Amino acid sequence: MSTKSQERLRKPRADALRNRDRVLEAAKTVFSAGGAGASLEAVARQAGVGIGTLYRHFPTREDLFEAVYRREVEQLSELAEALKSEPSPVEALRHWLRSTVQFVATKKGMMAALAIVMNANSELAAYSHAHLTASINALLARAVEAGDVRSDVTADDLLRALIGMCYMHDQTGWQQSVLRLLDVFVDGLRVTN
Amino acid sequence: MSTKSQERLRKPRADALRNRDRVLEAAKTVFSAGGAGASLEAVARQAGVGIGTLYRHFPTREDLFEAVYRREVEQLSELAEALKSEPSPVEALRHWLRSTVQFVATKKGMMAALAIVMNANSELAAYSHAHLTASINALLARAVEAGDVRSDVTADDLLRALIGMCYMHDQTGWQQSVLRLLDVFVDGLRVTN
DNA sequence: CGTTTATACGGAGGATGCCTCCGTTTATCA
DNA sequence: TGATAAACGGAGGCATCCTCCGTATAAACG
Repeated sequence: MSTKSQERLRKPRADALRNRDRVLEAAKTVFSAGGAGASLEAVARQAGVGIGTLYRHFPTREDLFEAVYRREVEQLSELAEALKSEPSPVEALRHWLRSTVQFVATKKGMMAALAIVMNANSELAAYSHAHLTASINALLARAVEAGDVRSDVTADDLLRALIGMCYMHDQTGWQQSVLRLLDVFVDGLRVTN
Repeated sequence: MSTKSQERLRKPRADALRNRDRVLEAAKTVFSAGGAGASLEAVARQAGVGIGTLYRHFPTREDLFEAVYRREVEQLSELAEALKSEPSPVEALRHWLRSTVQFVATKKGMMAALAIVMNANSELAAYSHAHLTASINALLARAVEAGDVRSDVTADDLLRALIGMCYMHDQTGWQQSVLRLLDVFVDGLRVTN
């Protein structure tokens, strides 16, 4: 019981937080470059920590994938928040959508692994869906209130469209194509009177 | 030059063909059960061949994935061909679509790996797209000619719809859902006058 | 047929990666 | 500042990867 009371009080060690973040950053780099099967020891090396540290924070490869993914989803949320200060609501939306495409593009080799994790952990799917929908909603609502875009398109619609577009992942030059389609799409969202 | 002239003439050894097929069959089984990361030596064991034989036929894990996938696409083509003798064109189409869903369902763990291979090898994407489109087209054309289904839906549309449906791979019970949607879809294809 | 020869086979073994375990180090708290 | 819980690094045991080569055998040829 003495241990129990301390569990709550003691704050996590600073080096633990720092190392956790270093590993996540390294994982993003290494997996993006070498694909989902890249060596975890390479990740530890890149992060400048021991292999034991990596495994303590992320017991399985999937745990690491998941954490990297969550981190990026949160970064997209933060970007949406930051874009509230962008003068033009429409450009803010466009900017965010483009960033999302880049986000997908970076993870060439990771998408596959993420699909596995998503399958195994539907809570993660719900989590990311909620975050992304909320981000889009904030951006969309502002644009609608400003009278810049039509009001009959929901955040869910937009997310679905985005995912669908990014799914044509095979053709070469897909990224350019999606960016073009996004531009057309955003233009189409505008009220034209 | 003597070797060069023989390269063309000599036919492949029978045991080589047999073993290649055994490995593919084993790979299908093992990967379906154990996911894309399953041990290649387990595949060799299951196939009843040496590990060296496996590697000679398929130098990389991706080569093996690709070959398994190609084989299954071809089997879907053959199924489409066989279904030409099914009395009702609409039921033939429905049957084929349902088989495709099952095909996807079997490969839970493989889809991820396939996504990687598809990315790396766009020829494979073109190959499978062509085969699948052709299969659908044959089935669809027969149904249209029989006057059973509307004529303003292309094979490409149908394939896209199919892929999109199967992409909701996360929710539990997706398979039942897709099968239900397919039924609705096929019913919708019927001419109603 | 029997011989020759290209081709395929199996599996040993070195290299690499996975993951656990534990002695050492360090941040927190009294 | 000392005690101690928490985190660290990396050695080492085990599994898998993949290459290499001696052996076996199917096809070709006389």
